Amino acid sequence: MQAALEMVASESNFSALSLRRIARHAGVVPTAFYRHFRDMDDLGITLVDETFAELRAVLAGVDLPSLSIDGLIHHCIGLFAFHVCERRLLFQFLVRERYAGSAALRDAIQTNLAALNGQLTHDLSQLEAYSAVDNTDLALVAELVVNTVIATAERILDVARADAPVDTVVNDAERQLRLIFLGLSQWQSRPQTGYSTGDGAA
Amino acid sequence: MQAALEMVASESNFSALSLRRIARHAGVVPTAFYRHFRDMDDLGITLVDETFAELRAVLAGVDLPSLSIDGLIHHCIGLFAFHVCERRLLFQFLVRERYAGSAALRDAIQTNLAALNGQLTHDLSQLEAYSAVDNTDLALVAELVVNTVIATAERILDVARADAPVDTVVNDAERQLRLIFLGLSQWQSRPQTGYSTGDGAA
DNA sequence: TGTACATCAGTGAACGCGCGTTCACTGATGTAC
DNA sequence: TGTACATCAGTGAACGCGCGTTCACTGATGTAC
Repeated sequence: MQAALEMVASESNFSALSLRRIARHAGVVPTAFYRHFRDMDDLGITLVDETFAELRAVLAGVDLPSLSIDGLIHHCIGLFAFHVCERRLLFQFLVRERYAGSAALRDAIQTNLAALNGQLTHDLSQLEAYSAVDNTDLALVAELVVNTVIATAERILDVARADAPVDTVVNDAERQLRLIFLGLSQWQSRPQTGYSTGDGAA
Repeated sequence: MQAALEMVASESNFSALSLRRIARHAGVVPTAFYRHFRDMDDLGITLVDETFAELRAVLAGVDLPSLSIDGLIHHCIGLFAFHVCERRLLFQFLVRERYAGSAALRDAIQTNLAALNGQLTHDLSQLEAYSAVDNTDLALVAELVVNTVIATAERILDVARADAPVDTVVNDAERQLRLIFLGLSQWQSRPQTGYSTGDGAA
């Protein structure tokens, strides 16, 4: 597994790897591969599931009600960025295979992302600040947030590869998320014509 | 080129294709490939450049000042969705190769996306509604918008593959963009919550 | 108008290579009695 | 405590196959004079 991750990160893409090269990188003979995985797809899916299991564990540690929205954004994006840096290879793999992997791999990733999305939608619905927004709209916001976070992961990986500091990227992401939640706080009025700044929050 | 697009769309990924299979699909002998492209990278980059050239042409047709923001959102996302459906294979290729392609291919795509981002930032700065927002923040919003549009393209391709109607996806995207611009319209006040971060302040 | 030459897309044989997978095997470690 | 057997990760030879690339070629179309 480590060999596969290293090779995907330093080259282009899982399906461009060969079973033989992975085995060679891992220091074993090609046939030893079969002692651990049925085939390459099996290896890939194992990696995906491991990545999401870890990520869920990290995010589950956040105590939602204890902070303001801006505090939550700051805390979570920092936590996420730290985790991405720590498990760089796993996330690099995820980003690369999300759309380019085999059908089975893509499926595994999409399913995990949808679960994350559902969790976030649920969490948002528990915050009284947004009780006026219905669930389908909250789901759209959750999607927006997850997309932004994924894009942030991609940028973090880019700058980490260049050994540049991650702060700017995290900062930008925080501002983007704050803007989204600023929009959400106005959304309850469901403006039809525009975005007249209207009154404040509930 | 058509053969490569069809194969990427129906299978997984450009680097998993072989020169020989593309030639076979195109109905010529493998060596005929070299009459048109130096190698596979050359073919891939040609496809990327063509995709963005077309997209730019479509978006250049929009008359920015003639509509309200919501009108612009509605018009542009509709236009974009139509174009993605029309040139499905090209966009499928783009999405797949954005992170998984060879270094040269990824570079070509990122460069084109950055240009699109810059164009959008510039367009936003011309709108007097946002004259109070400085350019670095507008660039963040442009990034947010481009990310959302890319995610929308991905969803459109997903439903198009299942022969489902595209309306819901377009609608969702429109709502997400409206929410972003709603946030932007409030942003000029620069709420300083204590987590602000600015480049110098941190 | 006819001739001579250049350009161009495609041909088909051949090459050496790395691939996934099979097979029977080895030898270390764990376990039942 | 010793013996017999099961499990397990790894071995190495072998297979047939599709790969990218080379080469000298063909024959149609365009062009200069």
